[in-house]
Amino acid sequence: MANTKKMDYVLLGLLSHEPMTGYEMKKRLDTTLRFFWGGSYGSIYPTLNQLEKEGKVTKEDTSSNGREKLSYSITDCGKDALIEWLAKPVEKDELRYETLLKLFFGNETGMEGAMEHIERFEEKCKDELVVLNMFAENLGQYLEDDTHKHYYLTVKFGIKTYEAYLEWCREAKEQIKEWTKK
Amino acid sequence: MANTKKMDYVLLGLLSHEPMTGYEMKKRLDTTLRFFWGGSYGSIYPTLNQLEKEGKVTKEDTSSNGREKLSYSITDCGKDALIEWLAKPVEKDELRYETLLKLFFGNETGMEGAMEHIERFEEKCKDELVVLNMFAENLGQYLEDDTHKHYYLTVKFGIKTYEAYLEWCREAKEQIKEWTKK
DNA sequence: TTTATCATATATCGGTTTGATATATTTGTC
DNA sequence: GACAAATATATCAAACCGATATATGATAAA
Repeated sequence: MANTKKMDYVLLGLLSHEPMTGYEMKKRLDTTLRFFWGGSYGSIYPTLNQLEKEGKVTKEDTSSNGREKLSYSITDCGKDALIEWLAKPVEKDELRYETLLKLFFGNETGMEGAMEHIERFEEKCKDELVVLNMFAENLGQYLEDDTHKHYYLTVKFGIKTYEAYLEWCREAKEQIKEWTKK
Repeated sequence: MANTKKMDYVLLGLLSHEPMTGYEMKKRLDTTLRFFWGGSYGSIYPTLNQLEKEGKVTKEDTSSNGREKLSYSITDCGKDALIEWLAKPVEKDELRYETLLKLFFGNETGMEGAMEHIERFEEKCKDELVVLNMFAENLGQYLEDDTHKHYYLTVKFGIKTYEAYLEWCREAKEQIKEWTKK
């Protein structure tokens, strides 16, 4: 079967925006993409080497003053592979929410435990919403650019979902209070 | 550091409800838990063997008519480990949405590509919502039971989020139409 | 001025998990 | 009776994460 490795396309996608280093890619994954995708050094650097061997990216040594720095760029071949992947239907959208796992098995620790997890989750959601709203505001100025349009849509997705999470938190807390007072 | 392997606690959690086989656990992961957690045979069976060696579960051969069948039960030691984990704060809640990834890098394929992915996503969300609403309706009858209360809260979470996804789909499609007609 | 800390930058390793596959029996259907 | 589907256990390569090692440059505090 064809290449199904996701990290390949994540890195090609980032390089389709602009050339950058592995370190910068990690930063993007930890900031811009963090709401819907992750990635570790342990998969970034080996993948970069593999993509170079396949001719999908080129490596350029842009070190200065002894500070090692390898800048990667996407090739035509790499762009073709990216476009081919983008056109294919999505294989899997996946949630891995430990909070829900602990809530689901929470009958072992009682409703107080559930309540605590919900409250911690609520706080985290509020923080994320602040960040996402800032992103949306900043992006509003650059919406003539196509890349930013796509970015904007994903940020909007994040805002919608975190708002829904907060709504659920309020309702779940209310529900638990009702259950426990009886 | 202590054990951070998630599958241990997923299986212990399932066994805290009732004894079952590895095959049944996989089915639970594919139905009840599928909205917030996954799991494959490749991690279920080895983990089960490891948990038995650690004394956290016991294995009983309940084969009949030559059909192999190994039923697992949780021990007191296993229950302690589960309760300890449940009390700890959540380490990570994670989304891995390929749809958003393809949307984010979609400037390579234009807005038509984005539109297609959103529409496919929308259909999938509608289907999931039907299933979740059925779950919620069925669960309504058993809400005296604590295990079902916790289950109910996670289903409600799913419903809230999928409704938010659908709302986002409508708005994103509207937004794209506005952008492209200009 | 020296020292500590943080940011930049590449790279690897062990352990966890996925996805696919192999094997074998029973049950249900045409 | 033949065939497909469900039940059931198990393994393997490949993918991926989290932590760590290493080293330099910049910045701030002492």
